[in-house]
Amino acid sequence: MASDLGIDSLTTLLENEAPHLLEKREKKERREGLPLLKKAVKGKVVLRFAPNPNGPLSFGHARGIVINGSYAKEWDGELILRFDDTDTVVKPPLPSAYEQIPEEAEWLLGFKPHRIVIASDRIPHYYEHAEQMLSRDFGYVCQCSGEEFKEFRISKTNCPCRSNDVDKNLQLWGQMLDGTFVPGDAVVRVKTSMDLKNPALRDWPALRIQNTAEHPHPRKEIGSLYRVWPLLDFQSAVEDHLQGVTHIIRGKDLMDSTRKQTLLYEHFGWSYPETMYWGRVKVHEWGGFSTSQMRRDIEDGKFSGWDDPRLPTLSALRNRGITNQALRSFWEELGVTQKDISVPLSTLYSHNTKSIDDDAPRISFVRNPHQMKLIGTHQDSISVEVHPNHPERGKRNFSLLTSSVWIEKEDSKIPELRLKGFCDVKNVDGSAHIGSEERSDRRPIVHWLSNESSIDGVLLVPNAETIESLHGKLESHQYPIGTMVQIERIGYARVVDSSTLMFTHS
RNA sequence: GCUCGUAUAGUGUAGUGGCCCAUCAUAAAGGACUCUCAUUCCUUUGACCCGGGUUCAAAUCCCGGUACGAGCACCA
Repeated sequence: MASDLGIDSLTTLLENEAPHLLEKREKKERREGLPLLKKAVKGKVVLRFAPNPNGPLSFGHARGIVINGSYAKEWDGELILRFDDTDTVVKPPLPSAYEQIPEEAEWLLGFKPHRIVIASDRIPHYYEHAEQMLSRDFGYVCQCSGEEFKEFRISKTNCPCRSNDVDKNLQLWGQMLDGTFVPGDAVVRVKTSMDLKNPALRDWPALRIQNTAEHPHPRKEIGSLYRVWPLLDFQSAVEDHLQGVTHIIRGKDLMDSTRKQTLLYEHFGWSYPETMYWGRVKVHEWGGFSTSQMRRDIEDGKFSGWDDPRLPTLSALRNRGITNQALRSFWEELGVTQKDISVPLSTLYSHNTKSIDDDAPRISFVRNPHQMKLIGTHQDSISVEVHPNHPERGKRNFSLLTSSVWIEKEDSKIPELRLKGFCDVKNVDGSAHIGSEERSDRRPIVHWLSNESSIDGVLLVPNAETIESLHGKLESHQYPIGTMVQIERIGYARVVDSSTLMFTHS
């Protein structure tokens, strides 16, 4: 048609017949930041981050905090920090985590979580819903063993307990509560259907009995108070509803959990929150660290504590000098895709460099120090800038009264070099013959320290297995503990004390 | 085995039928600036898992394959 009529007449035709077709489509905006939260209403969004307090937070937990926290902030909503501490036997909670986790979450977020919920404080609510479930006949007390039920699940057959009537179930429930039953004797199941396609969903267990006499809950106020405890899927489902959670964003390992919980919500007549999932993240340089494994290794003395700089815990990263800003932008950049990914640490480091470089005062540290006598005339002291991009921050002064300097052994092999900010020197038989004060050629520039302005110092470098202590000459300074500094020509570090630095990254 | 999910440069990520010979970041290489191997800036390198189908048009939709991951705990 176009070739017959020509493009102009075709355009005219369209203008008359269907002008909307000629409208230039808006150039699509490239999305920035996190994906749009579906069905979100400003001011009405409620999200939660629900760790098991069986240890302090790890690098991976940071994702849950950052992503949920960012959405809460974006939508003027609320972030709930919930302790899912309903297991006293397999992964028992760590008492100190109840204090540490909120503190770390606040550090990471820059604000306090709006609500803190502790599952072990909420057992009566879960009991109430369990009773409702039994009374309304969409749950039952099952006395089969785990093995027996596994057979039923595989063969898609109802277990005999499924046909208990309501009275029988309530009676058995009473026996679970009063101690007639011991762990393994009975469990409360949700009636879904035994021929559901996905075997994971078939009459899933909601509450079980724990031996809290032998394994009391670590929180003193709870201790051995309860014998019957909800499992994650039940506890989490009920609590999300009670708290009015609107959006759940979590790992895709919990996808089947969503499906289980949706079936429960249908029974109760509730509607399930919107959900999003992220995939597994591995950091190239770290293997698999599990909280329980780290806990054992710390107890065995393999690591000095949860903040041992070799560990991927939040406190360790913080201790090493990774900023909350770096962690936030790192996780926000990864977003919420369901892909399983492996990320190199350099990505995190690059975010960290961005967040600290502009603030970090420059400092010198001479590894393998090699002393050189200065030959020739020179000033009594030299001053160099604290930060080259910020002259207003002042100068660092190096006294030269004893005419001797420290440079790195490696650098001492170079015949002609320039002492940074000072002068050109020629290395003759281990002495530094002073040449031009102005930079006269392209000879290598090295950092140095004078005898009077340096002290014996240590640079701690965490490796996978060990923490290496590099001894050397450290520029005398008065920066408070925790200050992030840039060691000239080496990298970034955190001030541990006046003579010790913790290497962060290069 | 059953079930669910995901596949875009080295690594991450954007992209929901025409704006895409594909975005941004990071990495690597080169360069500018700089009295740090820093910061900042510039340039270059480099990708739609495979095979079919639907369509005028497919990274995008459908089917099949392959790979990887997860769940099927009286753990969270």
